[in-house]
Amino acid sequence: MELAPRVKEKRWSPIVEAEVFERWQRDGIFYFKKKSRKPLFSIDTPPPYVNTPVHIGHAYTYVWMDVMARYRRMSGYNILFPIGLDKNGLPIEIQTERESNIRMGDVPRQDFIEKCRALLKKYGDISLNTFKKLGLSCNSWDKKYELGGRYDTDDPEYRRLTQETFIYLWKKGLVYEGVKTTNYCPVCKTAISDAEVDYVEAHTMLNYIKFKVGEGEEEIVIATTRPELLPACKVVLFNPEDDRYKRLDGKSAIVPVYNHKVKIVPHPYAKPEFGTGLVMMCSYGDYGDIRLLRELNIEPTYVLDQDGKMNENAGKYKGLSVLEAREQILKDLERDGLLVKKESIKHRTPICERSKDAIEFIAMKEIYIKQVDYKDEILRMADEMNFYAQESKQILVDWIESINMDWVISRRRYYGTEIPLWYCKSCGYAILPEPGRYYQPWKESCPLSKCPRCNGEEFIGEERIFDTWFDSSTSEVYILGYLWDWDYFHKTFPCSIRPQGKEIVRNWLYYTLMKSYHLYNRKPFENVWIHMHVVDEKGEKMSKSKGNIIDPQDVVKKFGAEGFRIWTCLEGDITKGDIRCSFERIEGHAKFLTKLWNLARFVSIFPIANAKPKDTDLWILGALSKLIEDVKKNYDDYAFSDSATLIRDFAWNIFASNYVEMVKARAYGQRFSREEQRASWFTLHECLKSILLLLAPIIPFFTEHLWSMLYEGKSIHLKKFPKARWNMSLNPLTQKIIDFNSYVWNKKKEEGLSLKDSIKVMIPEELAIFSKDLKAMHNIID
RNA sequence: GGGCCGGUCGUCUAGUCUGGUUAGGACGCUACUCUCACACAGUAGAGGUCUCAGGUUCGAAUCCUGGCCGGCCCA
Repeated sequence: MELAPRVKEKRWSPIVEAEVFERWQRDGIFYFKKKSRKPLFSIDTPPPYVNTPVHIGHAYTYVWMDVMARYRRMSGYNILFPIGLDKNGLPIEIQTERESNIRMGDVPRQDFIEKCRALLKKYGDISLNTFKKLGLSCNSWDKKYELGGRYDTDDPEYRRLTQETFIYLWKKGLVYEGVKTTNYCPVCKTAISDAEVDYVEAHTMLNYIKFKVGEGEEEIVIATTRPELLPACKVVLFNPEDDRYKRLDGKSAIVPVYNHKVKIVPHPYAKPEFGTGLVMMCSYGDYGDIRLLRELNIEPTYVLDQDGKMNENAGKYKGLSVLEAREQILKDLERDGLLVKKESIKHRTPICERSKDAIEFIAMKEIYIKQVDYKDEILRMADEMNFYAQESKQILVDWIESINMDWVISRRRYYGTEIPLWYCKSCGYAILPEPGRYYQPWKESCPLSKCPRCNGEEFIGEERIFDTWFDSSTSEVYILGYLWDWDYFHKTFPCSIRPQGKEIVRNWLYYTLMKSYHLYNRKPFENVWIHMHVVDEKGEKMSKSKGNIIDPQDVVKKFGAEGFRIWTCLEGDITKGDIRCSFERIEGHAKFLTKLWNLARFVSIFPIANAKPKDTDLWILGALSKLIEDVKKNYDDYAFSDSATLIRDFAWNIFASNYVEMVKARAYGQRFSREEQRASWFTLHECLKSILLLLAPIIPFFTEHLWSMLYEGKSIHLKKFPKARWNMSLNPLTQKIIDFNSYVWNKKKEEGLSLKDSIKVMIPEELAIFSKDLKAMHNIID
């Protein structure tokens, strides 16, 4: 019989990946089967925002999610693993403004939305393409309104769900309108988001102003850059360590011009070396004021209107701009002898990213969802979920415990889910539509023809949209079929697992939890898997400005998806810490693929046989069984790097280096019986098959390719995960075998013998059962 | 500025919770070896005193306190 390897090539070629991917798509093997009787394992994948190329961190963590999906699929679960794309919100608006050189407010809303949509399509396709290249086993890559279908958060159906959740929260009395401090650009005449704020070091005048102390005749001097905010002055601070002012504790100050009394209190925020060491806190001069007044629980007095002009609270300065008012009030203070001195200082000033003007803070009415009152219940719900890694739970707990205000869900932007509300023009009554479809109040007429309160017949549509987290925080019910299959949703909620990054625990995870509490009164997930970040080779965050971004597309081009995937799984546990990315290490780990490939190539020399294993065979089969047990346990715990490392060590250091060398002569039939030979053939294939099955979740292309070439046409990903079915009583001998072989190789090297040369060594008593194979392997003579 | 997480050979990592053999493994490096699956291989070797400073203890990488560095979130 001629023995020649059925695997011809000498190494794995990533070109095969595209071919295998095509086959999976053609055969639809990952399609979601709703009617399956297997238990469901549902994965609420984090829809990535698509305005930039897929981040290497996304690539990394999606591979882990794919390993979860593939492992559970092989373990007998029906897998719901949809992919979603996040498309709502500010980033795409800003990018549209930049790429089209327009301003959101300057073009008709519909036109602006169309422009955003076109851009999203372009970038969305690029992102999807990257995910496909990685070999993810998502149920479907096409947008479909069915279980497992791809979804976009800006889709009318998705938005319908977002609005529905709002409608029910409203009906439960959890929604209210309140005042919020907002960044405002007086030049652009618009509210701007935090993301549109820049900072510069600017020169400004620090003005020393006399205040009277409320008790007695004393005068104090307070330095401020914002004298026009005197009417909004709410409190005066001094540092508790500052001996100059300890006597003022408990007293009050009388604000010049306006003559209202404010308390003087000690607080470390006041820096003794700044100005006179006394500082006035106004609503609102800067972010420090906002924080302090909130911390001290002081009701603000707003002095700016929505058009950026001083309002009636500013008294005689009403109607002036901030700068005009400042000039005027300084003149008045100087005239009255209250301005002690002026000095020029530099300080960090928030400016409008676009106009470069200093921003102001104004009060705007925004829509809130109540949350402060429900912290304990939400914490209790968090206790019902399993966290991987367990320590990550603390991030959520810390966040919930620190919440001290309700959630502002309205945004004055265009590209997002519309808040479904109309208002009666005559009485202002808010009209909430019934759930059932997607509403766009800014361009649709009110579903009611008469105001239920005043019978008014004219209505104004709400123009604001939701915070994008309000959309995202309902993904788990969307994927479980809430919109189209209530029974299925009901049966399968909560979702099996939420995998996501640590940086969005406070919004995505927390808000999902909160909404789930209010809407369904149940935990949304059985398990939560929190991952850390992929950082550059120095341990620093990747960012455009640092220029240290690694595009996963480039990695895949260089090493193939499998090179990237095996690195991803071997490198480390991303739930425990940040992972450093380096091409050098990916290249190093990808060598395991070559080793494996050649191992398979060797085994493929021999026919698949059925025979009773001999002692050496029983030893490796026992070791294999132990491996299977350990790997399964680690996969179950989401400890994929432990699994990957165990498999690699077994395949490389135990199976290839020891067992394969021990049975080579036997497998080739040199001085062994036919029966002995066939036993080695059986065992070689048994081990290889198991190794491929164990690795299938990690390197799906590679294992699929070899599986179909050597074993069967049916996809390896539809096979059962292997079972530990061999006796493990010989396992204690593993290390002794390794030590003995190593001893013989060393001895030959020391004595200058070639590995083929014969040698005289004693085989240890405990390894006597393997004598025949060991003698053949090392050419041991008596 | 506040809260939280982390810091082990050049690089990655096990060990840290439950203190106690020469701190284990991998990549890379060096030397030798084409041994019929694999030179993207094999064998051997060098390399760390565990971020730093104190403390607890008979004994600490492991426990405590503080500093430094990196990260995340908040402000």
